[in-house]
Amino acid sequence: MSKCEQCIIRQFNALKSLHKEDLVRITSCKTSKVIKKGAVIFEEGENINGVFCIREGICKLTKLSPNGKEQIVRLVIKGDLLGQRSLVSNEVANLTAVAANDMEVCFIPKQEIVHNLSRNINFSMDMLKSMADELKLSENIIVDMAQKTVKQRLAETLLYLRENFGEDINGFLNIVLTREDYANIVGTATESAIRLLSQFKKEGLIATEGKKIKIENSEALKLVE
Amino acid sequence: MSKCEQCIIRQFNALKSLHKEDLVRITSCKTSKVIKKGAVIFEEGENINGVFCIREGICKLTKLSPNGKEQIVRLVIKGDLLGQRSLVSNEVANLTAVAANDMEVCFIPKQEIVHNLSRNINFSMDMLKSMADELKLSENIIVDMAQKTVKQRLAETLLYLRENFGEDINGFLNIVLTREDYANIVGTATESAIRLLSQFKKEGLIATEGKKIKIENSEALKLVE
DNA sequence: TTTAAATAATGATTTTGGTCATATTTTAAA
DNA sequence: TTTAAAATATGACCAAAATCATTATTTAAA
Repeated sequence: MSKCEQCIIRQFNALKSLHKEDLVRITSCKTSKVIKKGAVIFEEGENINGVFCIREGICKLTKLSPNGKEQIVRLVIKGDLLGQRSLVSNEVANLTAVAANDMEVCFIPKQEIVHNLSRNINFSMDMLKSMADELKLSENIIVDMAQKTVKQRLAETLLYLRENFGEDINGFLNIVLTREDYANIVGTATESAIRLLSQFKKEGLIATEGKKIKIENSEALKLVE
Repeated sequence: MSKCEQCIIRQFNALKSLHKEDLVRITSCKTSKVIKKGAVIFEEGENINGVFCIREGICKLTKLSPNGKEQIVRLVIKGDLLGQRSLVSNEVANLTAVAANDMEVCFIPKQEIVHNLSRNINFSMDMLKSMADELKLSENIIVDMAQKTVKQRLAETLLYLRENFGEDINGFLNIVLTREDYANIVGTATESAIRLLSQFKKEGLIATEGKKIKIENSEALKLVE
């Protein structure tokens, strides 16, 4: 079992502000988990009772609508804390967390986080800041959803993914999603996402190889109308 | 000039956790403002340098999209703090705040809030909680935007407004918005909002009198498809 | 009180995107 | 390897909502 005091991942989230002794205590009560692609980490309505620190992999935060369609609200990535909001509000999960690829996470029980929130100002300020960032992101997504076309949102999603996950040696996006995932991020039908990706390909904006996607002309993607 | 120590509005937001001496200090440096309906409190990109405590009235938080359409992201009401997110992130405003009706607000300079955030755990926890609530609300709006029809969103907006602002003696919503405002909340064209409200009226779901709207059949509104 | 401007209402038309159907390809399991 | 299932692709059609146009009504300003 790895030690939090020595874990570099905490540099990327609020845990960086914890003191040595707190980290030692967390090490002794945390649990590490390996999660397979597609596995559910927690579901909407579930009591989480802690937060997950993402050591490796990507997780989709989704919500199922009454009509059976799934919306991907946000992607949580390596270094992020998962479940902060529910913990702070002391509520059950509002979203479902599903592994987008194989993941490695540590689960830190609620009382440890609460303990530090109530004693360590730097820690709670960090938490506050990351929540503020998420809020800004969400507000901007609302505006995009309301005012941009599906095509524009898909183009922006591709650019966002490259920005946040980078590309491999051949220029393909490091993150590999199904067409259905793209549709669920953009908020459209799977067929529409497929059709638009085909169109982007035909127009030379992207190249594809199976599920892998490469951005060929980011300037044109930015200008999509 | 009213005194924060004696102001009951602070019970509705994080300021309730401040100590007497902090409130006294805020009283001496805050400024009170009366804001006319339609006036801009701050604009996207502006440095706010503090938070506004809403003593009276309602404020629209909007964002202008490149195509010139305005989206109302959230309504901020009596008792709320306005500008928290920008202050915490130490960023310029991400949204524009416009008075939806005549307002009375107090402006509290940034350094006062920061001072308390860094010393008063209860205050920062309250701030954290309200930010978490806003985040949850925003996430749910994203899902609604992606998966519900304009008609459903409009119906939900009407129910939400009654829930949050109540109705007058005759059953009309206490909050009075233009059809354009409705469109900008729902994320649709003004004509579409007008058309759907007319339809709701024809079907007996609502009654209208000028801009005022009365919900006649909330069960049917909940079931709109 | 008159006039201008803003807001609301409604029709006609077009566009976007959803749905349904079917075929092909890819992936994973037996 | 064979086979079944999942994912991708594309066509045809339909519905929701946007746009454009015009008129009526309300509100605010001169």
